[in-house]
Amino acid sequence: MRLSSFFGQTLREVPAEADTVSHAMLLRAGYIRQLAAGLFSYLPPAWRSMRKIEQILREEMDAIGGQEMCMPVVHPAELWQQSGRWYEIGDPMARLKDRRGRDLVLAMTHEEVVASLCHTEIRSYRHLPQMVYHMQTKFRDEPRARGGLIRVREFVMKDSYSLDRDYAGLQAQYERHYDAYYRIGARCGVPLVAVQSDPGMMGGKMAHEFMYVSPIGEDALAICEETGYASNLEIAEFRKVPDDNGPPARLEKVYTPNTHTIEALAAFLGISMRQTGKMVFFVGDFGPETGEKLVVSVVRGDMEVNEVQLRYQSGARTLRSAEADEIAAAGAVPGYASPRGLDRSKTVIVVDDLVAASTNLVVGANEAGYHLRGANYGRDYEADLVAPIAAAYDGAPDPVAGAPMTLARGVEVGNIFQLGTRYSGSLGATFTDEKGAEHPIIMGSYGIGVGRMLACVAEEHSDKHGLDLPVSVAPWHVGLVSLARSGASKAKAEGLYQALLKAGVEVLYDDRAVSPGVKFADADLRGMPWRITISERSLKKGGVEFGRRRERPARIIALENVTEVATEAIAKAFKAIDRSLESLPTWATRKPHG
RNA sequence: CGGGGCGUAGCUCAGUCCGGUAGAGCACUGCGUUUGGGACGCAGGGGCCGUCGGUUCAAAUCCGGCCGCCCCGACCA
Repeated sequence: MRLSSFFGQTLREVPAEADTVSHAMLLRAGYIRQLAAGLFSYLPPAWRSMRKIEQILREEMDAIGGQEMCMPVVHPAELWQQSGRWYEIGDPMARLKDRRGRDLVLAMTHEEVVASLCHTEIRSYRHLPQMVYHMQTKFRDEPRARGGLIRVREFVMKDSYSLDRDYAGLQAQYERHYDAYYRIGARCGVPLVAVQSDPGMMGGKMAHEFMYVSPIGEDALAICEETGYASNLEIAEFRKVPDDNGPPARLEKVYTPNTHTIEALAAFLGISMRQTGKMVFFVGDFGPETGEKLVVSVVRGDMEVNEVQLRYQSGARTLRSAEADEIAAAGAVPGYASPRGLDRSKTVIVVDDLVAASTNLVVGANEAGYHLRGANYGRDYEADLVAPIAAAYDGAPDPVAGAPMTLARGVEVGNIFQLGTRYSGSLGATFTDEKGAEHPIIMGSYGIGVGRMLACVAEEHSDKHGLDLPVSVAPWHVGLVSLARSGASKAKAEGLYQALLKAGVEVLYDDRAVSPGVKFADADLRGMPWRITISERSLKKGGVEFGRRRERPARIIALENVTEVATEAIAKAFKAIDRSLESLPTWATRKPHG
């Protein structure tokens, strides 16, 4: 491509809306432009990079037996009504009507369509196992798009779907995806970490998310380097050892004025926050029959509630923080609330297992200005449920060996779900076994966001001058900067460009009539891994300058050797990536709790 | 949906408090001089000041509604 006729500009200044590195750089380098919140145009460089990411995905999916196909973006509502998601998913699902008034949805994902295809294509166990995938635009009306390409509403996603007759087959396909996803991350230059995750809305049993660990990430992760335990904080477990607070003592009411918070209470009584029990109130929706109920959670005073666990354990469909009047309605005094003496008909009390196992905690007395000392679970208060509902914290002992875990943030680049029969069951996707009996197909689904991957590549590979992309993802391998002025030199530059093209080198040729500084700055910004500079000066020295993006001084290479040197450098870089794949984690070699 | 911030030229922003002829830098056009890290001079073009309404002799500026964008939270297949 020649820059003199190129579509798109670089930006000298950082647009006001960008506050992550990847967003700022992709904007400045002329990769993406925003149309509206969460809606982006991908300019030629970005689209070239995304096609390269797609090609990597394609190769890896094909390598584990995938077959690429294409499915519609607009679906009839009936499909989603059958799976139930038409009713379960609210605003994030974009709905529209066609000219006849028929309800349609914009696809958020394609489990339903795959399941419906199975109707006609999978009749027998002989047709299984299968794995199909596609790369397609999906739309999710997110409550809030953010971070440039990190979280958008319309995006291209690689989704694959495995179809098996049994869970052993599903497990095998799941494991193959696990390995493939590590390879995909490495080939794109983005280090990914698999963490256990909440199957959530997908409704399956096992799930992993592939995270790019970065402070810009939206998810919190708990990772133990020592044992390999890695989990989304939402479902992270940790080992709990109760403190020795002595044998159960007498329950006594103590005057504790102005101690609305655990900190104030502990300070007032001269005890540790660990010796207290903390009440956190939520309102849970328990479905049409039961309706809303106050969910009262009790965790140790130094810990926080894990809302995902609480929702799961309590059986609530959704949870939200309770308002003061809702708390009071159940007979609790905010600031001095007690698990004792609540209206049990209006509440669901969930006590963290650590609290239940701890003796002599200080809890509220349900009376302003008073707390109870020596509270013991079972003797002094009861619960509907004792369950692990405390959130893991930085340094918490991991559940495997008690080794300390670190909390980190991560961007979810991909995920793998064991769906089971969630969709095949409701949509009637069945097969017949050897004995003629009908069974629902066992499904798995596996996604990777292509644009989000690009954002992570940009986040990982840039400096203050711009993008510095890996050879596998860069839109062009080489930036050819021509500073030639004379007709003869210009002809040499032109000849070199043609020679590089002919040799299969992807080259962005800066043949514009602008000053050298502009050309260098643009080349740095656009992120090609190598730069070739041709000028009267370089020709006088015997050829052209060749080097890594900002390498100075660059090597002088004779004109006739340039294509060979460039081709070799590129091949070497690809080989280095291939070598790095050998030491990647796999399902087989991963530590047992990864 | 709750909290906060912001909408003025393609981009970054000043002007708004205190109402009175719409500005700068970059970008763009023309000419000339330059030419190895975002050159310089001269001359130009470009704005319904987000939008609707109100107050006023007069509104980018004051008041109200709405819309949009960004950040935090909620939510997140």
